Amino acid sequence: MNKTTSNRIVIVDDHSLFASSLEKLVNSFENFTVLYHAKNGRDLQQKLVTEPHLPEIILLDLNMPVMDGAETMVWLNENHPEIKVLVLTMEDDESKILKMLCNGAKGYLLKDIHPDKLNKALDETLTKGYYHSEKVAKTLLHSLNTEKKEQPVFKDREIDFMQLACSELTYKEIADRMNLSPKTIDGYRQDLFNKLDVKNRVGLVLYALKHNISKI
Amino acid sequence: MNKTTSNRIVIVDDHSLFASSLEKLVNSFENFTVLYHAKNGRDLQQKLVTEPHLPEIILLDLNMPVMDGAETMVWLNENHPEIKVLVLTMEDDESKILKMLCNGAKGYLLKDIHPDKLNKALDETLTKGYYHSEKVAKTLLHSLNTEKKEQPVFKDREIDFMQLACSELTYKEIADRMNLSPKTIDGYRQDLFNKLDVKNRVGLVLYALKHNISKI
DNA sequence: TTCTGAAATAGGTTTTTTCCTGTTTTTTAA
DNA sequence: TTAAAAAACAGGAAAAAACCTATTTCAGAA
Repeated sequence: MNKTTSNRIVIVDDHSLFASSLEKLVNSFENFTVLYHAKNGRDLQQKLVTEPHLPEIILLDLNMPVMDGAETMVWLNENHPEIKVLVLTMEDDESKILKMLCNGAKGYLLKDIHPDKLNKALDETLTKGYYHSEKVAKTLLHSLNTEKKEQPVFKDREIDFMQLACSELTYKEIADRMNLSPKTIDGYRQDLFNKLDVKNRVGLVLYALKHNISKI
Repeated sequence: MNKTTSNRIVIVDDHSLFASSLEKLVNSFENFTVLYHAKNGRDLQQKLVTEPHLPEIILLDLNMPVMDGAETMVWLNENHPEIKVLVLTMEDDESKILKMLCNGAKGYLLKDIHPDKLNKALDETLTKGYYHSEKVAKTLLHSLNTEKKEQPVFKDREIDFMQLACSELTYKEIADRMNLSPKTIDGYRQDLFNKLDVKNRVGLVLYALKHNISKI
């Protein structure tokens, strides 16, 4: 097996055990060699400069500290559009898939795929320029059908308020924290209830947690 | 490298990409060979019967469909106590770590460890019979220090109530659903507020979600 | 049977939330 | 500079949540 003509892969994932393991797997494929792996987007930025070769394909995880997959994707799309990026993650969240593909990702793989599929994905990405698994394709179709109503956009203060609402503070206390009148807070509350179609504060809390506006 | 005298490893993980990758990594270690991997506990039970060799060590994931890590651990402890089990998972939840170790796990590794640590863990498990990373050891010490107050035990009706409280239903509506008087519900509420040391319904909801009593 | 403790229920009160419908202040854009 | 839009703020009131202190009901133990 002549690895000198291999296509170069870079892995970006903060789980070093997974990254190292995946490296072994990818190296076992014909035509592919892992150049190195990066712990996060920032690390990748540096390595792209210091390392002598650029990769043909980057395997990118989403959940990372410091600079996550979404940010990294945006940066790559602006600075290295020639590098093909395959997103490789646990999450099959529709909106995240959509966002990554909009930002120029060539494919979206779930971490529970079979190793052969990964090989196939790498091959097709080189030849066709993209790869989409059936599962993700299905998710996307579903997304296009149901998500006519795209999710609302929040102002900064609304996000602050929602995060504080996900606590045991009363609205009066939240008003103090935000240096606003309780009546203003009541306005935020009412607007959000209408916008998100929730009936009470518990509904708001559940929404915020579900959409990662606040974390437990 | 003489693999015939290698120690046998089995991987139990539903993410086949990770399992396959990890297999390559483990096979690259001296003294260790992966026999096979199983998708979940049930799959493992079958393979332990049908496959000709038993492993020395099992690398066990926690989150799996069908039969998860905890169940599998209990079963292994009863049926194959001679097989050493290392838990290998993302989660560093104190109570889960504790539970697995109580059920006979020889070590608890987080998936973000460095590959060398895995090798070390496998070695030490064979020689010393156990392995504990600094991080997990620290978590356990913390657990012993802080968890004097072990978490309260809930009655079935209390759990029902908490789950319904994690919704937009009013207490009156919850009372209807549970076929109880609103006043009874008020009693449950008050008892739980005291027991869990929360000030209002949002606090209760956050508690229930944090402790997996209710899921979003 | 009677006692006992847990579960269910009640009454009454205060606080907070929720829901109206406005006005004032500040920002933005023409 | 001025008009329009957005953000902040208010009064008032009904509903729900939260708090406290009893009483009733009922199943199981003595």
